[in-house]
Amino acid sequence: MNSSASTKERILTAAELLFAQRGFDGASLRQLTAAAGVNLAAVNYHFGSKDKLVEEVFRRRLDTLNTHRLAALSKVAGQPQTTLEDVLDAFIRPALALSSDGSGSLFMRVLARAFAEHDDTLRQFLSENYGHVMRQFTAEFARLLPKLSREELYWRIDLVTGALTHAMSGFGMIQRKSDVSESAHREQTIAHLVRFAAAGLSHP
Amino acid sequence: MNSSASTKERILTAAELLFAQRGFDGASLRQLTAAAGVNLAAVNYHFGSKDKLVEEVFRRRLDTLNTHRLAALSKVAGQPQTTLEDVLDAFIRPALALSSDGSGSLFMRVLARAFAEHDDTLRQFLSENYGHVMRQFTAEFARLLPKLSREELYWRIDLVTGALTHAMSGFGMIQRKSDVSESAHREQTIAHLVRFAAAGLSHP
DNA sequence: CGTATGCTCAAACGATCGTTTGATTCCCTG
DNA sequence: CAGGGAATCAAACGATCGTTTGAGCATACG
Repeated sequence: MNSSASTKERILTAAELLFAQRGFDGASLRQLTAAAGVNLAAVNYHFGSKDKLVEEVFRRRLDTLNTHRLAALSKVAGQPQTTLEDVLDAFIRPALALSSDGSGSLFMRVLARAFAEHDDTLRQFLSENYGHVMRQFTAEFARLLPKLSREELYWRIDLVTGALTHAMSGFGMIQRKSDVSESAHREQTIAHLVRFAAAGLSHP
Repeated sequence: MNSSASTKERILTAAELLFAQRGFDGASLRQLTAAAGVNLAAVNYHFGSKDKLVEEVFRRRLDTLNTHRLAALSKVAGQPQTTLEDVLDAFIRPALALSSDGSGSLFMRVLARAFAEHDDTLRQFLSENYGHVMRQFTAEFARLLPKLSREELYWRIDLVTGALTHAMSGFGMIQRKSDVSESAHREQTIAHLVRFAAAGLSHP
């Protein structure tokens, strides 16, 4: 059972699932605490409020996602032989690894929901915890695509972001066939996304 | 004032705005009817329920959007000199025209929200009213991209859909500069999206 | 004129929401 | 073993939700 995990972590795990399924408003604390097997008051006791819980759900996943993305980027950034595909791989692979992780597989969908909702508080929180990562990647894209104007580059990055968010949240993700291993399927998916994004970013 | 319009239309217009701003659950009937300047009970009287109102908001815009898209597609579909860009233009231009329309400018954002929410009822409704349009466009893409496998084509169309939904819902839409007319700006935007989508669809 | 019909209105309904409370249980420490 | 802070619990709080009700109003028709 989950009863071995701490109350806080049981709440976070159940929250991630329910937020992905029903949205932040749609998932009530009563459904959530029932699914986690904890008392209703436990959320306010451990997190203070429902909004703080939402932030914690994001923080737990974004911290590791950002760390892995920046680590991968640092290996290729600024180097003369680095290609556009290398940078895109550094951006996409950690997200897909998270998506394939059993307990974190729903987080990308939560993230897609957060993008669709224009809640200012949440957007500011995401900007604070996410902004510097996007800025570093943007700087590297700018280095590799020197012919693009600043405006053109922003346009294309925005479109690529939309495509990747959409895909990684699992809307139309092509189902893995039974004769393909999961790691092979992931490599295929990464290759798909990287090539698509590279084409969209670098077309003449 | 809006008082000249009928109660039903005032409700639909106010609903479109509030659904775009706060989501379907987030916008209450009390906020909605107050913004429309009608009585609270008017929604249930004219539409039956809040869910039926949501469907009507979609139906009103999707009917014209689908009509325009199919009309534009029929002018180029199957013809030997048709290019990928022509088909993409037929898909994108009507949506952007809707986006630029004063009263319909928020609908694409409502649509993006609907995509992010995995509500089965709403998805079934969208599939029934939207499915045949996507099928016709997919068939034309398949004709113009004969080298792509079925799976590969679905992958790329899904990614393009994500990018366009993201862009047309106005997340990162580059703001029009004051020295550019709105129609010129729209043409620029269409050109951007068409070229990006064409690159993503047809890359080797 | 009387009345039927379509619409609007204020008010209330039961349900559910996030949050708070105060008592109770648990567990560690002195 | 006794004491005390942390954690959990059932219960209730006020607020807000979608929906329903029944009276009141308007306009059109005989």
